[in-house]
Amino acid sequence: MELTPITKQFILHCGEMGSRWGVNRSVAQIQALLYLIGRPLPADEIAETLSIARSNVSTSLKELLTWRMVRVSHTMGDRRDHFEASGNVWELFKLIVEGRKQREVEPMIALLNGLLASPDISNETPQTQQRIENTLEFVQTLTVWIEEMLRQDSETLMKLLKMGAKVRNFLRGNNE
Amino acid sequence: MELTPITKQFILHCGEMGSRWGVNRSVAQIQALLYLIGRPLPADEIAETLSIARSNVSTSLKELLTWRMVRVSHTMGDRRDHFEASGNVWELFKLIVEGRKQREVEPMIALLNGLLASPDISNETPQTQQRIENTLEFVQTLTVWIEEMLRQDSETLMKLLKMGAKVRNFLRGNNE
DNA sequence: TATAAATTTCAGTTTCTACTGAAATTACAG
DNA sequence: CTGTAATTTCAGTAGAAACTGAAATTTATA
Repeated sequence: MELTPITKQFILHCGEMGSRWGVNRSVAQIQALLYLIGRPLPADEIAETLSIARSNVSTSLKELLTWRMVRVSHTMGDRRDHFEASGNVWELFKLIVEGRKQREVEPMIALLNGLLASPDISNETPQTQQRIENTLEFVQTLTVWIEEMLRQDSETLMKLLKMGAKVRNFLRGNNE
Repeated sequence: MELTPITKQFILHCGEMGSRWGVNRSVAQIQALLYLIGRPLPADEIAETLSIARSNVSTSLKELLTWRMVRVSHTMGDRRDHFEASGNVWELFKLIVEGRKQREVEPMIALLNGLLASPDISNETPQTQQRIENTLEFVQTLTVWIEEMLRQDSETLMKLLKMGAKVRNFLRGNNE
């Protein structure tokens, strides 16, 4: 499949964006391609379209599958696996956030709890102790917020974000 | 300065975390060190403490300075620059978000606007056009939300996040 | 069960970014 | 102004991650 200049730009930019956020370029490009195209593609075709090795596509798809960003589908008369992505940006965003929470935020909480539970913690200056505690509180607060966000469906989420200002006024009225 | 096991773990983990999010390891480690230690340090001492080259510290500090994550200070009788970080996690978080918004989210908006303004856009399938539009709407909504968040002071922000559930109930009562 | 298609694994290679150390520059005290 | 301390620049190097292609494995059809 030949990409148009527009789809090419979109996909390349997503790949670039991916690397800046610690996501493999190929992985990001494949995700962008499947999102834009909006129909299931076999791995061969992905490799050819993006000019990357078939094996690279295989590895990248595996990663996207574990993050549930992509799912497998089949068509009659074709033995090959086909892959498709959700067309809902909010859903995709939620999946990304969910994944990073699990892989990065939770280990951070575990570490900080470990540090604070260690007998050595009393040898640290009160300030250092305080800062580790503050960090933990921060990360935990963030986690709770993320978990709540993830529980919302896409429409509610969008509405929530769009209504930020109203929310803040409400809170002010009730807390200060 | 010799680091304790606890501070060492904290700093190494932050460095690791940094790389996973596309932030240079040294940069993240320096930031973590200055945050934990809570007092201004000269570049020499940072280099020695973290066992990295003095020149690397110079480059990394410059980056942290442009992101306003670190500031310079001086002491009497010492010609060297000293560097310190805010001890407020929320403030630091806001600075990080602000920086990434500028360097990554805004260029994304520019790109998507460009694609949609291009004459070639009409050659794309309606579905592809729709998805690019949806992506733009998503990124813009997110930006507005981020901007509002950044406007809050740390206490308000913390309160807001902690009150997520209440907020959602309020919104439901007013919109559905 | 044989064979052909599809997929995955993995050792070797390439590419990219981070890092170092020496040299150049800048800032400052006497 | 001169010499020294502090900092920055930058070319070269090292290290890490991504990617390839061939071989191995798995899967499915006849």
